[in-house]
Amino acid sequence: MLAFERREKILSTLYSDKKVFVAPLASTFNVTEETIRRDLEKLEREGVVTRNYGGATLNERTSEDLPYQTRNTINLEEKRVIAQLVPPLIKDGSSIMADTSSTVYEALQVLQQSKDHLTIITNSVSILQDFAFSSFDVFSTGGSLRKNSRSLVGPSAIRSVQQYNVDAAVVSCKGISMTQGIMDTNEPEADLKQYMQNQARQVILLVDHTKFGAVSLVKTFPFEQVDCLVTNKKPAEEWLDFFGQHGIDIIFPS
Amino acid sequence: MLAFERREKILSTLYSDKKVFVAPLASTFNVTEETIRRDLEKLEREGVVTRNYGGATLNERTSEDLPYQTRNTINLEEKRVIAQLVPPLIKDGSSIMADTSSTVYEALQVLQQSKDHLTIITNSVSILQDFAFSSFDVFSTGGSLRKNSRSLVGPSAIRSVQQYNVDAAVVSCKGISMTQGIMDTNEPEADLKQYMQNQARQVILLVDHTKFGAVSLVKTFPFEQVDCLVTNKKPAEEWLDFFGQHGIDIIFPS
DNA sequence: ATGTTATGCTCGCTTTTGAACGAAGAGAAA
DNA sequence: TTTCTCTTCGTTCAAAAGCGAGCATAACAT
Repeated sequence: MLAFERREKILSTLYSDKKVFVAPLASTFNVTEETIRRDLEKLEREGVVTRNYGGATLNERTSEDLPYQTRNTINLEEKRVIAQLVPPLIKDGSSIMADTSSTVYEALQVLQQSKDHLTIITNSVSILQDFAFSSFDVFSTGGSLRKNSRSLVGPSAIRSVQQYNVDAAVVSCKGISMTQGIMDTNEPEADLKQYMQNQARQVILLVDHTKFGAVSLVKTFPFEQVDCLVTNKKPAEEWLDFFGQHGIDIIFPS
Repeated sequence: MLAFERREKILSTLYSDKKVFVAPLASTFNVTEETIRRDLEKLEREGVVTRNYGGATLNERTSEDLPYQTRNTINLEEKRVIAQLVPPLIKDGSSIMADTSSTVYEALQVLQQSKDHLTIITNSVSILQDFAFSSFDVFSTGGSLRKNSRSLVGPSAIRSVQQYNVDAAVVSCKGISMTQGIMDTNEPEADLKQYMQNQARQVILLVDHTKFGAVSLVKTFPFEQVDCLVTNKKPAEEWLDFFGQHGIDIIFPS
């Protein structure tokens, strides 16, 4: 048995048991404990494990092996809380429009584990990239590639969106305000979002608590179009009243 | 046994066992360990394996690593030779259709360094991904995401391609034959390629020497449509005659 | 003929491993 | 808490295996 094989086996033990011990490893591989220690030392240098007295434990997922989107996401915890609330709203086999937001991305990651089959129509390059090997049917809107946000926008994307009628549009935004409505930072994406909303039987808006009352550049679509709003903590009473008046189902962790 | 045969056998061992060892390979092929090491070195340069002390392991596609296209490419050296020949064919400021092939991907990498501004229309997710921060204007065709090749295909992609008229289509294929024409392995991509060719003033075909005489499943478009063919080594005389008869400029390293 | 590629061979360097021994840590006993 | 004992660790040395660079040779292509 070669050194790298042994280290691979140690790693696979680590993945299943989360921890390993020097002495038993030494006897199973018929090498001295010194050798095992050196193996663990190497794995530690690579950042895979943390050594401790008598053995080593697996490092939980470092940010390196997470997908691009998740790596660069701020307020990731809040977004994951929201993502966990989405599956009950979506029926198996549904068709969904998804925008470029990281909250929607995380929601799709959760849906991937809880649904057998979904059809996703998106203008997000990250979703195309990371769900290429999923069980989803994925369609791209096409369009002009908008730098820095890796979204596809423009007239071509809009025409494309209009071809589809879907069960739900799952979208996010940059800010919501009772007087100004639902807002985004840039025109092309806000524009496209409006068309997405238009083609969907049900509109699900995902917004974390930092978006409440935040004002942003461009208005997208009015609250009347929203069927369901998912957020990460219970909003203030006036917001609950406001959503009630507009017939919006509001969902937050109990 | 020829060198490339040996490397192919090593590769097939790798695909079944995930790893190989220097010493046993040397004895089964009756060559020195030096030779095996050089084989593995070459495979490592191509991004197929990772070498370790005493052997090498197959690189698994974790799907999250960045240069997916490049890692997955075999004969990368040949493709890069071809890529180097492309810039003189493209004028600064041109618009280009690019397909999903790894040769075209490499050509775009080279163009990025030698041209100020280009407009790229593509059905490749990898290109969207990796050129999002380039100086190119990138447009996606949209369409249905084809798993495993990460290409966008289908009627929606075709409609989209027909919207554009470009200076050049830069495409590759799986095989060319004097009797069968230009061929590909799958229908959706072959189909789209035909429409790409149709919208371009100039059609540039990139093919490495392994494609000559190779027969594949689906015919794409006839040789009459090709304006320029770029390859990595001088083709046989009969091919040169053949290209001459069809008015195709042939380009290879001098 | 000339250049390129594949291969083998040699030599010095690096990696791996085991063995030995003192240092450091953990847990039980005082 | 302090001390004692046993285990575990780190360091060092030496031997063995693997490796890379350079050179020479043969086959092949141009």
